[in-house]
Amino acid sequence: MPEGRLDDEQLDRIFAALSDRTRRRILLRLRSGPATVTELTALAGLSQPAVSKHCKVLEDAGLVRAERDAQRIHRIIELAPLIRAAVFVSQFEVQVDARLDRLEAHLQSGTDEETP
Amino acid sequence: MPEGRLDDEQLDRIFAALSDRTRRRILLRLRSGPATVTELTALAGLSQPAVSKHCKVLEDAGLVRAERDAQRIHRIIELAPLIRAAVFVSQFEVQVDARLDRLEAHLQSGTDEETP
DNA sequence: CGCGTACATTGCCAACTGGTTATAGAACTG
DNA sequence: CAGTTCTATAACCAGTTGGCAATGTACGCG
Repeated sequence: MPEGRLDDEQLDRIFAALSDRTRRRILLRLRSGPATVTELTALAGLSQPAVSKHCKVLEDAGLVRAERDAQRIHRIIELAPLIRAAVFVSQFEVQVDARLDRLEAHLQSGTDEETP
Repeated sequence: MPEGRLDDEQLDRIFAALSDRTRRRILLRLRSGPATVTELTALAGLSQPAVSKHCKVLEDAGLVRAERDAQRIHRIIELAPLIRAAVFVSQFEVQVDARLDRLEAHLQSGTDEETP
């Protein structure tokens, strides 16, 4: 069993895909339903091949899938990788909670010492 | 006011920083407290300059800060960018919820039609 | 001061990215 | 079949990335 290597490769691609604003805009657009490359091209203000490339990156990360309808090819958002990303980030939530707890403790102790 | 451009640049750097497994490992290590580059080098199995570079990327993304203690420089995890990342991803939670709602509806309608 | 330790910086390299234009293919339309 | 539309692919280019070895710098200690 190849252990966590695949996990890492997936997260590599997911976060790399999310690290570009054009691709993030595409994903946000796809929240409200499927879209064609032509539509996304208008939205992105880039050349059509550039947008096709971005879609390929998103597909390779599993964030998007393609569905053919005659000449049109619709891109559809895929949520699983986003959940994987959220799960990774949530590994740090304990820290967030701890920080909030400490804040709360400060407030309840009456002393208003700010973290300098 | 430059609007959402800064937001985008920050998210660019945050997600780019998260897109490397070595940097993710470093962050996970830093959950349990500050660490020096020497410690992180042992953990990463890379050269010391490589780890220094990774730390710089993490710092530029705001995910880590440096605190000097004599010769040692401790890296400390910074949660704000992780929260920003989580906020971005959570923009898609509506979809997740909607999917769960649909699943629930399927289950309650008695018909066990799976999404084909 | 001189030495060792901890870390950053530099220079170099191959590989990858993000963009372009030009071209090719697939599917409807007349 | 010829033309149009939608999309993918190819070829190319500049800039970035991630790794290394070598060197430089800052600090503590004898």
